[in-house]
Amino acid sequence: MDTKTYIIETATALFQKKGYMSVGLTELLQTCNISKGAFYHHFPLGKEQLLITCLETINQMISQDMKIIFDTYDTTREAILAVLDKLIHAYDTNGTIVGYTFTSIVSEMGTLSENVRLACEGVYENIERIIAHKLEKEGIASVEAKQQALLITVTIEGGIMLSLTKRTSGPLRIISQQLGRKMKTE
Amino acid sequence: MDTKTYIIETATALFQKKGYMSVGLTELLQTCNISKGAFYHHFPLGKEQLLITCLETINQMISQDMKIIFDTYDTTREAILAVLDKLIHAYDTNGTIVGYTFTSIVSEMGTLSENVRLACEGVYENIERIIAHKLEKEGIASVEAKQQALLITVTIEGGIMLSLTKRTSGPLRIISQQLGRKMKTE
DNA sequence: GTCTATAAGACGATAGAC
DNA sequence: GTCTATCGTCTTATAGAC
Repeated sequence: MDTKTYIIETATALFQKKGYMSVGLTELLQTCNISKGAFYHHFPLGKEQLLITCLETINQMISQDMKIIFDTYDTTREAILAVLDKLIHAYDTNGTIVGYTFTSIVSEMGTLSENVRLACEGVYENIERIIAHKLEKEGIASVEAKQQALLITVTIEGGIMLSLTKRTSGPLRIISQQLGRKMKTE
Repeated sequence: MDTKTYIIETATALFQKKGYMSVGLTELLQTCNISKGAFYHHFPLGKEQLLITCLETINQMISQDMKIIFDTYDTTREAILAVLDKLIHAYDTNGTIVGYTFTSIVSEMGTLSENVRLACEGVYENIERIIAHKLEKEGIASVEAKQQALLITVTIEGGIMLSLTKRTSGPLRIISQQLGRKMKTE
């Protein structure tokens, strides 16, 4: 595999696990087994350029994954429950959630640059768009679909956060149960 | 005001604004206008001890504030909407939300100690408890009340996160609207 | 394209004077 | 209880050889 891609993949995993600030450049490069010279050749603007690249990678991964799930299931309700099941399974097998959460990477957004914030915003908006699109197909008006999609997005993201804090998939399971019921009665 | 209290209050504000990792000890002490010697006299275990103390302070502040709101309004629905209104107003006037969010402080929980994680867990559980208690008073069964309280908690916390990321109170407003409607029809 | 060596500074924490 | 001075360590980033 080409070095740059390898750096991105390793960094994405490390950032998701420990957070951006907690991953030192030296630590990352030791994990990759490459030198600083090699790193700065590929990322002349340094660590923050790498972070933005990683966020774009995460965005693509989540979008692709969700699109497949949302194409597989007929209703938005089933698709959302499938996403939650995937998150629960991921937590129960790995003890953490990698691939769907990026919030933990960039918490200190007040400190980080505008470009990083925009990259984060992009991830959220892609998720909202996929959900809203599916809701519209079910006949919900555009504006209402967007609002419901936002509500579902924050619920899932908040659920991930709570599960990570409590170190149990319990919160995500409860959300799945509650959301499944609420979306049924509509 | 006594020095220790002053340090805690200054640090709580700084941590909420920039995140734990992003606030250097030197920066904090310059803001307080005190020396390292004075700091380590009050917090011999260092920065992490200060963080845990701050989280306990936040916990008390949120609990007290929510209790007052939940005592003022008759229904859980009204109380939740009042909390959201407060958050929206806080964002629109200050450009940030201080006092109700601590997630942004401790995102890199994989790295931080178990004691910090427990302090965070405590904040969440207090919030959930206050909401669940009110729901039970309205006649909802205990288990169901706890689950609904968790759902509301993650929705609010996720909403704060999304509003901070998008730099607009829009997401919180939409959540208020959606949640207000959903809680009405039940 | 990758390496080593090093810069320049921030970090948390400590020692000892007052 | 507060101060100053300092210790190691870690950080991102750079320079120049190969």
